[in-house]
Amino acid sequence: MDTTQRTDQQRSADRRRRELLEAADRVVLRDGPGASMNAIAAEAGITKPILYRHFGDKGGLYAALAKRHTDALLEALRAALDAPAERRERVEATLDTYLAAIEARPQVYRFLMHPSDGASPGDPGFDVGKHSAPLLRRMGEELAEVIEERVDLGPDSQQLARVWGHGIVGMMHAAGDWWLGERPCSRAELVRALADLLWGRLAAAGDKLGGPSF
Amino acid sequence: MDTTQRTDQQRSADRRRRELLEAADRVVLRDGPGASMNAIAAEAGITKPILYRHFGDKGGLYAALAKRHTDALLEALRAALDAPAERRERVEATLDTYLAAIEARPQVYRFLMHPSDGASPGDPGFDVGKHSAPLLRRMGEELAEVIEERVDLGPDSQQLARVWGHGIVGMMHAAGDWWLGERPCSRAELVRALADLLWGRLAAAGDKLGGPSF
DNA sequence: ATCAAGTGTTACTTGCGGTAACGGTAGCCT
DNA sequence: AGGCTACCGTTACCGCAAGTAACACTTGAT
Repeated sequence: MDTTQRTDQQRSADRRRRELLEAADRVVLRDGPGASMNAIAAEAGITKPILYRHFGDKGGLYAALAKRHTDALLEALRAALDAPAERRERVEATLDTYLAAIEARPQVYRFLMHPSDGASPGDPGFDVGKHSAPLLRRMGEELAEVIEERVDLGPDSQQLARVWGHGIVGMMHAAGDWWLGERPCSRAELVRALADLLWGRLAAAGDKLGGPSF
Repeated sequence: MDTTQRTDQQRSADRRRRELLEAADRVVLRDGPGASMNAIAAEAGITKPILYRHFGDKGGLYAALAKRHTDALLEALRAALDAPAERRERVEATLDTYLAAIEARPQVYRFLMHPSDGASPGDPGFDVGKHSAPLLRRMGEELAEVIEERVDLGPDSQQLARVWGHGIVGMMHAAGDWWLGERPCSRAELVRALADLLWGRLAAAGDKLGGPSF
């Protein structure tokens, strides 16, 4: 029959696709995101045009590759987030799940988040994109300094200030990025929402220089 | 004399460098980060090798370009952060400064933060790097949903939840990225620090499903 | 005049993404 | 059988961009 035949072929194609993705995974995790289509094809034991027949272009392949990993990560996060427990516990579990994931497979993480960092520095590969991280890092460090010198955080203040510096900068960055794309509200509203989010322990801590507010 | 001569030439070289950077700026802001060295050279009225003599390679040029903008932005942020005012005011001013900057010059922002987004979609340009944004966005949206359905935020809850969702995800992302690179503390410590940072308004707000708090 | 050094050029190499055109091989039809 | 279709796979190529080598022109010091 037509349908069974088609199904057979589709199945075979899907299996092939999965094999190719696994090969691509190996190469990308070994050579970094700068891996060439030729290398991936070689790892899979075939040649380039087949990759293109399956995935259209490099973006398609990488998107398929990314989807596998992001889906897995998102599922784990959802589980942690939906667990029946106190809110703070859930939040900590979710944070820990995410951090454990990036800790366990840093290569995957780098592929998903920093696609421009090549692996072999000898290669004349791309290095476009080495700019965002420096900016975020610098902002985080500067903010950490300001926090540490102007806010009384008790013991471990330095560690805490650095974590918060980078965390707050990341919050600002991600929220700003999303806001810039969707423009869901005015700038003032966004600022207020973010400041409100921030106004917890940070607001309760007293100033180091000024009078204690508690 | 040797020194004056050198100084003269160095000055001239520096002026040239600045001119080239301005030309590169124009091109990159017009054509996106996928701009070719040829295009930049053409805009500057010269040819490729000169660019390479001045900046070494494309990464060098882009780094110099990025430095200009990041320095300017960081200075503005420092000013807002060091202003003599209440802490919350300073925080809001800093957030607003950052957001105003990315709002005023989104092209610069996109160059600094999303170097892989090409400008002309007709070009067979790079699209590697379209993966990080989707993951962050998806995480932000999912978290927003969870927040909105499980936390009582009063009016404007939807807007607030989305801002917080993306903000918190960004915080987690940036802190995790920094932590993964420097390993300044254990995972548990990081989780606790971030949860502490978060525990402000979020902790004070009552559950939607549970009993209303005050 | 000559030498040195910086500015600029053309013309090339290398490597990658992407494609066209061709060669096998399996199953189905009459 | 023989032929049709459809898929898997190949080699060989195009276009384009990064980066470089080698050569030419001004300019000022000696």
